[in-house]
Amino acid sequence: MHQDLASTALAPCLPRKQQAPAATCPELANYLPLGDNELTRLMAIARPVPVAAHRRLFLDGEPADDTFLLSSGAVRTFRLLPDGRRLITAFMFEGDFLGFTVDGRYEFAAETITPARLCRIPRRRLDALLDDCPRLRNALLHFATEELRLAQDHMVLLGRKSATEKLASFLLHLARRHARDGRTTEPMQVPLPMTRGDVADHLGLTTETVSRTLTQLRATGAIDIPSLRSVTVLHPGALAALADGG
Amino acid sequence: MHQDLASTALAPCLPRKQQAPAATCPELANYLPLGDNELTRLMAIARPVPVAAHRRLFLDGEPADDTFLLSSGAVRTFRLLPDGRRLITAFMFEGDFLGFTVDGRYEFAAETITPARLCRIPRRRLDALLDDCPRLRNALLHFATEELRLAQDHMVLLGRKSATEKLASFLLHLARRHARDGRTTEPMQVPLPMTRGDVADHLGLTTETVSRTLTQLRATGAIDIPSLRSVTVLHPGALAALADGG
DNA sequence: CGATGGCTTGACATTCATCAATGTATGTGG
DNA sequence: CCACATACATTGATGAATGTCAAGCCATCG
Repeated sequence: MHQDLASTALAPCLPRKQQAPAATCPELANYLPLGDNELTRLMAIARPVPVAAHRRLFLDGEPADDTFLLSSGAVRTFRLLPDGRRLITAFMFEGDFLGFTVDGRYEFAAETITPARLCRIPRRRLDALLDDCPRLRNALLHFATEELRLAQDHMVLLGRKSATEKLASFLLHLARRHARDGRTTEPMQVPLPMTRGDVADHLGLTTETVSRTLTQLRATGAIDIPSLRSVTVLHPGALAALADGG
Repeated sequence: MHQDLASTALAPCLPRKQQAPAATCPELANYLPLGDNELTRLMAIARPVPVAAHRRLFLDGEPADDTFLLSSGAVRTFRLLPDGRRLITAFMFEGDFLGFTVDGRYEFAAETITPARLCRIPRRRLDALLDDCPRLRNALLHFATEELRLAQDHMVLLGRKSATEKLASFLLHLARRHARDGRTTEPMQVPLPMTRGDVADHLGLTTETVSRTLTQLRATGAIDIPSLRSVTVLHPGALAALADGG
């Protein structure tokens, strides 16, 4: 079902020398607090990669040859158990770094959910650049730290929250993230690019429970569900109260 | 119940200038692959802190003024929900770094489980040292990365494993960790410094379920439980098979 | 030696998973 | 453009895993 990315979306990028002006990733500037010089050097090694929906970017355990900046679209990162059970460790959106590792192997698999644009940064070159670019190093360290913080939050969610609390927390998280990136509509309409099954595999539930719990949340008036792929947060306060059993 | 550390164990360290030869942390050398020069500089800012059992080291959200290296004993790191539910994000042992953060606030709370010895490293001085000590920076980055990898593993455990799988995974993890640090006995006897309640709060279960599941595991012959605070892994293969439903 | 906290075991309750049927959106080929 | 196929979503009925409540046991520590 899932084609390997290397043979499809990434392939067109490999023969870089043929196109006279190599494509660049100007959007890097939007996500990294860097000086002109550092940005120029980073852009020199980054290449834009458009990827279709539902394509695998990499698998966990593979050599981590590239780091990616996601500049549009949504990605899921996950781990599988031998029998196929899946846990989606995170959903990634515009501005997130993906696949940055220090020990040379990806720690999770990643697939696009929607069509996406990525900036692909070869690891060897990035490492070299990091050596004398403290601000970039710092920026990546901040991303890694944030990732760890989110992982801690999520462990609490997975280990100690009820289905309702899980959904409320998740929707709030999505809403905040969406507000952070883009525009804040009132009432806040939040896109849900992932399926109910994806949500279930992120929250440690089943599709059915996600569906039922969303229906219940709608019944409380905290949210509305105008379409399958979006949720309107009508009452953030109520949702926040539900999110940790307050 | 839990006294604040600052008023007790840490206090003797604060007036550093009074003791003629300031105490040092020679054990840092055991855990960090550093050159003599870097090690000397790190030891110059690190101070040993003995801490009794069941003392709080810090709370999540507090200013992260110190980073610690745990040189003996066991520590639990955790988060609390407003109503008191607890999730223990990790157990820390000899050689683990604790409280290293980039944004100035601790991301979780930490308490000793047993009496412990810590090397306390003031954050401001550590940051300064990191700026021109790439190997130390690299070592800390590796620790942070490892922490993230463990967090991913644990999310899979919390979200997708049964009680039996959780306990089997946990015991294997402890056994491997113990083998890595210290000596490997045959059959492998693994200390369990934490209570059943701690284990439950780490695995997203209740004390009762932990107790029952351990009894079941013993019945399978995979482990023995010679005392409340230790487990003997009789059949690592069987335990590994149980750990992910293989 | 008694008290306290931790552990185990049992009976029962509850949440959520499972199984099953139906409904709905999406995309494709005729 | 429509009809169909497919994947996804919802809803209901049922069951299993685990939580809750309760009692008693055991170990440790003053």
